[in-house]
Amino acid sequence: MMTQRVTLKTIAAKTGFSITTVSRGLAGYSDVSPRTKQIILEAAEVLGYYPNLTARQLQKQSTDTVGLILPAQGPRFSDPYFSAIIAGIGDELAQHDMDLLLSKHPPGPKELSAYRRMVEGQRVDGLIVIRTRKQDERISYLSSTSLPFVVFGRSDLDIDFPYIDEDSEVGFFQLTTYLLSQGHTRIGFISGPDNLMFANFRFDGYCRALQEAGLTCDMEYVVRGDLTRKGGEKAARQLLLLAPRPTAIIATNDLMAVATVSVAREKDIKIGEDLSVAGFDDIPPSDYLSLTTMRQPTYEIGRRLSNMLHQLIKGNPLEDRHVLLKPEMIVRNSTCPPRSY
Amino acid sequence: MMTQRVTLKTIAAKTGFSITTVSRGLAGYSDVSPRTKQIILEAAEVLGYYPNLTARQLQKQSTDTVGLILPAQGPRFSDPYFSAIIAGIGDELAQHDMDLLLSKHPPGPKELSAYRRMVEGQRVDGLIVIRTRKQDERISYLSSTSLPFVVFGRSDLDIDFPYIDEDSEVGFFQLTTYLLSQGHTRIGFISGPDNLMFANFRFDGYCRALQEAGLTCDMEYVVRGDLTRKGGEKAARQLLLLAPRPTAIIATNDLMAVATVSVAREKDIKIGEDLSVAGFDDIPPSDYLSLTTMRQPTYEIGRRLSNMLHQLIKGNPLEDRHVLLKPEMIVRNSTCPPRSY
DNA sequence: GTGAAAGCGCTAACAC
DNA sequence: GTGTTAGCGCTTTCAC
Repeated sequence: MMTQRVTLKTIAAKTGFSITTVSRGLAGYSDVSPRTKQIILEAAEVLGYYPNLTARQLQKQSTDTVGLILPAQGPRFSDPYFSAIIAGIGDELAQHDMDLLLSKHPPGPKELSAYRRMVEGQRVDGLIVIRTRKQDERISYLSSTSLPFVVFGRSDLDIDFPYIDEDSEVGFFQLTTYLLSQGHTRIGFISGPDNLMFANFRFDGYCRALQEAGLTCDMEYVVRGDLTRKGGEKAARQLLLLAPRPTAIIATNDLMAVATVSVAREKDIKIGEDLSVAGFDDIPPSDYLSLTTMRQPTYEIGRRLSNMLHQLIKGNPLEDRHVLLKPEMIVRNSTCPPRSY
Repeated sequence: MMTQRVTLKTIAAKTGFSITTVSRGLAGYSDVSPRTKQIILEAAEVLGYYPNLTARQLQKQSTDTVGLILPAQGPRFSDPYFSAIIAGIGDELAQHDMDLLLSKHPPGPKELSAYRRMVEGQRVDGLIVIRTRKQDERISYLSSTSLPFVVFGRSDLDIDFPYIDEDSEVGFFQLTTYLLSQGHTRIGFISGPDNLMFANFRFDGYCRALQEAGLTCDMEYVVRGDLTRKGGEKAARQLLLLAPRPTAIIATNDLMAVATVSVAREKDIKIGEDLSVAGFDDIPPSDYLSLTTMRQPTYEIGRRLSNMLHQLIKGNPLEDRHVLLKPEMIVRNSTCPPRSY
């Protein structure tokens, strides 16, 4: 607090020019004489001037900042999903000299206030919404405002908004079909929270594959999980108690698939021999564990979301307002034909 | 853009009171008559007023925002470290109604501009610095400022600043001593980037344990890694080519230890039988792989850092300006006495 | 070319 | 109790 902050005023006082001229000189306007500009720039340099971004924001009515509210609970993020997407978003924003304003709130009323705070408090120029839910109130709220936003995931709301999504339904259809083709007929499924859009898509894909193969989706073989490792373990235990036991288990995400592997090991059930296991996401541990999965390029999606949002903020038209990506099937050693086959 | 923004002015116009009175009514000052206050609150409610936070920031000269610049490269964060710390910071800040302004810049000149931007652009009330380096310019820069900051990690600079750190030296001393006590004498070490403070501490702990056991730190058994999985694999391969082969390998972080496990498996070297492997961090995959490691409570450290920073910002004295935590050794199945023992 | 003046939306001394 | 005035630091008409 010793040294007074250096503002335009300071430079103006020192150089004898007006605040206006200083501002223009610094901004590089052409209507400032080269000499004046020179003097101003030097003074700014010497004094160590740096513009107050808040003041500029207030004046310009824009913040060069994008908001992201992580819908996560508890100490750990439920999976590497969040860090990958933050990395993608962060890298892309850096390219455009924009910042990321981040909050973390579990779904609920406080979450929506966090959105209101960012939007109505005019703290950001746009928002990124991730992990869509059924009847997602974040989307209905945001679409009621005029603030640009982009979404990772689709919605069941009758609202049009720009999004990128992975075609989870097709992904799990493909994966299930693959297992069926290997001869599996009892394929257990660990589902995700019912309110998450992607969890439903994934389940739908699984069901459709069974049906198209002439099988029915036996709900005994479908157990609820919560996307966490613990939840996955519980679900896996339950599935492995069934008689006849499933010969394959598909989990809504890799984290639960990984959990299934642990549980199976514990019970001395050999993965990729006695039991096939597959997931979705292709998180790093899946590679170590040689887990068959559907790859989702989360980092790239983060980049792309940022980019879309940046276009929207600049007022540019979007090339693709709705992007639906095809996940890639990664077959590893955790899947094989069933024992009896 | 249809509807004009609702500001204090709007409410003032509608209610007939002055902007000042409206401001005070909304702020709950006691010198506003109950009736007036009532009218103002109702009008604000009806109009859907929300204060412009930028304007408030400019006036109050504070932002209720904390900055964090992730020193990460590339698409993936090098490990779950970043997401855990963001989670911790985010949760704690939410408690104090503060936001997190996040950037991601690999170490380098652009990184420091990002700091300058936040500090001198007065975008934040304080900063959190993570993953300290030798002669860390971020710290010397920040300490030349009057802005509060807290650090995860210590420094070799002759500067006093508030920090939390894990005692990595003691951690690896303990871990190495444990392996020695099991009978290992050829313990390979995968080091981290030389400029990272914690990487050096970890190496020092390893060396000291060897020396106190009367052994010398044979640099042939020390291979440079870069904390990533790929780098870990390369280093592990190199170590496993040595003759005589190390009977145990310690990696500077779990990610590289996990990589070592992969490489060993590939070569049909049985972990926990033919080869002991241990790391540092206790990231989720370590648990799945039953990796012996030193646990570092990254999430809690994030919370604690936020909390310290919040105290500093409020001008409160810090209880502990320097916190040095003892990591906890987690012995799992990846370590055992050497074969020949 | 340069400066005066207004205004972004808010808060806070200071009158009355 | 309430309003007037000033000011946070910046940009931007609009005169001269």
